[in-house]
Amino acid sequence: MQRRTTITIKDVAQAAGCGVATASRVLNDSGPASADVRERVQRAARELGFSFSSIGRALQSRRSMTIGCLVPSLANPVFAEAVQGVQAELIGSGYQLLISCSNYDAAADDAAIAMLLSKDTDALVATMVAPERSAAMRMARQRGVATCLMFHDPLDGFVTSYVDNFEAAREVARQFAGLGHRRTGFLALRFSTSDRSRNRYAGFHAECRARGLADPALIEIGEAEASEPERLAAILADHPQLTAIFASNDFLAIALQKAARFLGWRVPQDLSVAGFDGIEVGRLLDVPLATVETSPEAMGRQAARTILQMLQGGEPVQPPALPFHFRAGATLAAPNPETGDDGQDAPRPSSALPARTSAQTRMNR
Amino acid sequence: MQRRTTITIKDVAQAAGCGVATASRVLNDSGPASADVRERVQRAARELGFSFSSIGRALQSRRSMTIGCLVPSLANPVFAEAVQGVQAELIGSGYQLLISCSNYDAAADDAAIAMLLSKDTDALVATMVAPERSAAMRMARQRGVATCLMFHDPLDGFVTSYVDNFEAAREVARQFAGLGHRRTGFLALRFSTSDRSRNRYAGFHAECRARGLADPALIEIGEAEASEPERLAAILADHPQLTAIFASNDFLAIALQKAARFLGWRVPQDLSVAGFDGIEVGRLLDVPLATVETSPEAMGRQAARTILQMLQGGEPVQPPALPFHFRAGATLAAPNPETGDDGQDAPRPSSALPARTSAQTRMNR
DNA sequence: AACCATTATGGAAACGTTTCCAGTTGGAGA
DNA sequence: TCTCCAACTGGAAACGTTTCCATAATGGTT
Repeated sequence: MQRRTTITIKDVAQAAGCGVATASRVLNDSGPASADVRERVQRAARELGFSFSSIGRALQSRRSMTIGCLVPSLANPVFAEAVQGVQAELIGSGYQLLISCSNYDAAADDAAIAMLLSKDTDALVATMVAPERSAAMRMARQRGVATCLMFHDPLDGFVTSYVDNFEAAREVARQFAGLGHRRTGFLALRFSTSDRSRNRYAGFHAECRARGLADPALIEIGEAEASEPERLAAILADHPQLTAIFASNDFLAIALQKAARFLGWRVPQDLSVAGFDGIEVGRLLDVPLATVETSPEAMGRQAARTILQMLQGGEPVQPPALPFHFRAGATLAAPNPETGDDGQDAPRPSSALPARTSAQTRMNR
Repeated sequence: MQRRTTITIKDVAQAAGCGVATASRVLNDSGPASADVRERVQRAARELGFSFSSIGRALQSRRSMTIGCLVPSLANPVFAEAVQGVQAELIGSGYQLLISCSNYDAAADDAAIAMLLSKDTDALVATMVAPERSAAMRMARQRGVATCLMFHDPLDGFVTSYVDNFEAAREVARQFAGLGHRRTGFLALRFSTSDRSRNRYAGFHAECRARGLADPALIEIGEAEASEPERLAAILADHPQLTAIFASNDFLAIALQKAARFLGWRVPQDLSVAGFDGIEVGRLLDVPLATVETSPEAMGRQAARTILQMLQGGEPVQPPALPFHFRAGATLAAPNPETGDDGQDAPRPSSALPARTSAQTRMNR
């Protein structure tokens, strides 16, 4: 906390006995200079411990060499990895990442983008609740700030780094169908009107229909149910006919597994479960989760590359959808003949306590 | 990607028919101005869509309103949550977070700090491999950049936001001892000479000794063993006498659980396991992990508050250690009388295949 | 020997702010 | 009516760069 004396290029020039213009040229190797003065400037800079002020530079070049990054939350490994990917790809480019989190709140979203813009970021990488409705985002575009979304499916006028949620969801339906499931469900967070979730449902629905399965039951739950297995179990108990459920993301899928176990339903014998994202945790479970594996890191990297291209003067170009991969896990099996399709409302086997009752009990407490 | 015309305060002043000094005073409400001109300036700013250039401001005020943040990796939820905490606490302060990851590499560490410093960050929040050996960190201190570490135990001359690793580890030893364990182990990553891990071992060791237990076996493994349960199993098989193992972090503890299962050892009947950190995942396991629960988010918040205080001119003050909490989970039990202490090298029960052999097989393939 | 083309060099402007300071008002008190 | 003070006002400097431009020196041609 001592002396706050900053060494500027002026000091260096003075010490080297030359003008600042010359010092600048030497230090940036951006113009002619005699070997003699070159040497003197280098030495002066070294001895004084000079380093450029990126603020001075930014002011003069009108580039902050800074990229704004907005994600809903870093506590979600999917987004954390994506940011890590962006960050990794930026190394060596001279650009730094300014990050912000919105906590899944559309208003905070917009405010965060505005904040990042006010920091003179040269570009923006963002995952938002509704980018197309963000005033700040419009402002960004108008100002000519390079922008690339992450996770969002292509959206009018925005370049995005993404996986094809619709297609990926179709693959899940195909897997379910292949095992002989007829009555399926789609589990999603209520209010999570994210385009991702919507498109997953759409793809799942479309493929179920194409294969002659019943239209999937849409099960929407709140945060509360998602975090408390017993409460989710109560809801699950209302859908005894389903033999396979596709959860909109892995966390929901894991909660679903717990809920099923709570009801005494075995996964996968009594209920098949699939998730989305392919987070590492799913693998660690005793019954590893079947899921659509994606690479958030790759998504971040692709977004960063796209941005970098724009920053180098390239036109914004929408990169192709990133690949996904269905990971089988162990939560998938053929439907239990005693359940579901056959129309009987027979209790699932091997339940210690009667499922319905247990759920009811919890609900009424 | 169109017009890149920036509206400056000069434009506003001109539109309002006043000098820039006056415009600045009005817009910042930092000095006298007649109601008349005040009105004109406000309107001009609004109509022109003016917003301050934080670069211009930074140059003049010599404050970038930016805080550098370095963590080993965002893919580790512990650090991701900490960053999220820092970020959350910074909201409304006007400071923004510039982040960087080192991937646990000391050289990258140092380079990252240097990079952040070169970006004129007003402060630094960091978790490094070896802060005390970083030249860039010395430079930061010399330059008077406010600095606060995270996760590190107090270190000569650095302020840090942390939990008392030594004390927390003692608690684990106490728990083990309380259940009757005599022969314990400490599992850590080789080369992870982090002060955290070292202090955990020290605390664990000290308390084991204080309680008359055998000195804990130090089991060091490489990245490879940590990520492949079979390979960890091979190592584990060399320690048949241990009845309880304390892993230096939750990921290792989870790997350990898998390895034990691989050997046919039941957790907790045949082996008690405890981890450190209290990551959410541990809860989701079928046998929920016993662990020392900490709050990385709180750590981040505390670091941010500490930094903010310094930034407001306060002297750096070391905050107290953050609380931790031993979460029992289900991976703890009294030692199995058939194993360990009794000196017999009896095979653990209920192993489908002979443990030794199975491990050997894998190792030799 | 006069000239030209390089190559070096440094002063000054510009980037967008804030702040110091000096100057201009207008009104109140003597 | 004169003086004085407070409230306003705007020019200019400063923050640290880069770059434009004009000038100076060097060396090689005619």
